[in-house]
Amino acid sequence: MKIKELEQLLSARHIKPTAMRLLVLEYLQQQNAAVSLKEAEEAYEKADRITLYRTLKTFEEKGLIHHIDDGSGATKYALCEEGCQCAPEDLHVHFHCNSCQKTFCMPKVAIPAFQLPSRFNLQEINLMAKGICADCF
Amino acid sequence: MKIKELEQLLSARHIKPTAMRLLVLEYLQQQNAAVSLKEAEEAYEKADRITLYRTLKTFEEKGLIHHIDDGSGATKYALCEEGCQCAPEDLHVHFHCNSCQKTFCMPKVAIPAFQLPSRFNLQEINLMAKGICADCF
DNA sequence: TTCTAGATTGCAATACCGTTGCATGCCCTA
DNA sequence: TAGGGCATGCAACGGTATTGCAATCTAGAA
Repeated sequence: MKIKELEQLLSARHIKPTAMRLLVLEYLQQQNAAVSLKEAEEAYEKADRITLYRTLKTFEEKGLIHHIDDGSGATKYALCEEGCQCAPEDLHVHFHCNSCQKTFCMPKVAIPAFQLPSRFNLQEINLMAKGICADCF
Repeated sequence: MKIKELEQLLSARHIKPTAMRLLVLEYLQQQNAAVSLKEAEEAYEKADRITLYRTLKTFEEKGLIHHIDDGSGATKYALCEEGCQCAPEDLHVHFHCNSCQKTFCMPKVAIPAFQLPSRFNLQEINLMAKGICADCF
């Protein structure tokens, strides 16, 4: 993707497009699985761990990416769909492969509705499915 | 609950009933919310943190309790229902209160079915709902 | 009862992840 | 060009999970 397009993606979320951020955004777009801070760090050895951490944090605050807690111990991050506001109705299932340890967004698998007892006020939902992914099957 | 009953619960899961384990089991039964290692530690100051950790780990391996990753950073534990094998069909929703930070099992709220793409093999499911619990509402 | 093997417990130490403070550097604007 | 604000990089810290090893306990055999 051209730099201009990347810059537009950042600007659309009100994120100032710095060199670092463009690199990280490009990297995230190239992934088909969610990435941990450590993975991103290893992909760009030049980059500082903390700066990467803060870059991801900024991206998340601005709604460009969302984090996934897959139980592996390390938080992972993946790009949001265009127009996603991370509201409950935008949420999708995440799948963690117990074989290759990768974590995937399944944007087409919506989280099915369920009924909580009354007086339980729902704000967020997170559905982690685990098993063996298509590549490892 | 009488000690004999506690011992039977442990024996039924092939766990040798030691004094420590009986205490921890009794403690777990008294909770209405899932407990973290830290909370258990504070409840029994005499007990060693690592022993508690390993006790919980043993309980989990034997299917007496299950752990819940509620995103708070600390793993929490709660008793399994009687006869639970922690298979996908045994699974229930967990609710984390963003106000009091407690995490509850909702054994009556089953996780609704959803369709993964073919060749994705499902082994575990974890559905975390977050919001405001009935007590804090 | 005594002995022994194996399991359990307790202490110490470690690894890892997330997070914050502070100083420096860059960019944009007035 | 000078100044303010944001971004970056380095160092340090805190918390949780985890392992190694030695001491202790338990259960079963002799």
